[in-house]
Amino acid sequence: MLRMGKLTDYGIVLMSYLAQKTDVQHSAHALADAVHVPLPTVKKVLKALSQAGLLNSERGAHGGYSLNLSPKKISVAEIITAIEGPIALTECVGSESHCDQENHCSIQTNWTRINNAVFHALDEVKLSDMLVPQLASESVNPIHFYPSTNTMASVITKDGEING
Amino acid sequence: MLRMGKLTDYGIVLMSYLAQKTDVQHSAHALADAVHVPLPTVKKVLKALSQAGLLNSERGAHGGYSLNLSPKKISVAEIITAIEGPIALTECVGSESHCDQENHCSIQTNWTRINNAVFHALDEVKLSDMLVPQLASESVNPIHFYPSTNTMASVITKDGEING
DNA sequence: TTAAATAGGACTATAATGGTCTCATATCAA
DNA sequence: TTGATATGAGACCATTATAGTCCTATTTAA
Repeated sequence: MLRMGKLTDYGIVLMSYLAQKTDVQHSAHALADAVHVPLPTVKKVLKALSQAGLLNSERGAHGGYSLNLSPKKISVAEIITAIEGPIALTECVGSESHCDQENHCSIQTNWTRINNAVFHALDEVKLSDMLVPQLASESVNPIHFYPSTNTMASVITKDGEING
Repeated sequence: MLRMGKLTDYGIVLMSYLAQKTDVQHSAHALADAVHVPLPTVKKVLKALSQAGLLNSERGAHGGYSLNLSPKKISVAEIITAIEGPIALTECVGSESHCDQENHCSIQTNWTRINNAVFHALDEVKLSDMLVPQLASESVNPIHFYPSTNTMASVITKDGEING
């Protein structure tokens, strides 16, 4: 669980690709070819990324997309937010009238804690970190890669259990 | 994005409720009443939680559910994993044959980093933390509560933007 | 034996997501 | 000016995942 959409996956791949050649302008077509994702889908992702201000877009012939900031200043949290909207783990009532469980609403406040933890974790991972090869010592938790799917998945289970 | 299912929301509410009275056995029916969630749905959640070993279940008359461990030893990550399966942000190919983008597969490795960060963040928040009222100073990020929905939601945006 | 409880699984309707398509707009070059 | 190339915006559909319900078997205490 805690699933992230495929589009976000594409988004991070695209951003990582763009981070390798920051000076050139890349067309959506070229990017779709490079990443092997259908053009319309790539367009959708690029639109979201540029609307969020992460990409610089130029129209017309010889137009295209390029990174707007240094890869060190772009966090994974920003990319996720750009494509999927604000990071929200759960839904909640704002008005008390809709919430019958006043007893448990003390918990409500503590969701903040969880969201903060997750947000900070994602905000500390920068786009530049995604380009650096990972040290073997860094992979603390067991990782499993699913076969026969299209995109990337790393699955973490508690205390070593691996589901595939 | 980074959405968590409603069932997981229920799960944490239920666990929090059970953490308040650890010595008694609670029937699914009583819990459904207490939490104001339909009985069949509660049953589903309780089953997942007990299958994961987080709850102790007793059949027959006067049976029911109770916490299996101390609230201090149960992390939010465990509850999420119990209900939604292993924490996986993306999907990935295991065999290279399915992945045409060898250029970008360096990124693949770095997904570990993100998953680790999120997992550790969720693993550090214990069930016991959910019972303690949160200090105002702890809420660093802006929080917004959605109206007119059934359950709890705290939404975090980057640098202060609030969407509702 | 009966009532109360969990265990397990099948099933359906709704919602979210991914993906496609079409048209409008902007820019450059011939 | 015209055509080619590019993004911008939004409607649209199909597939999937989720939430929620229902039914039956099994266990236990009175």
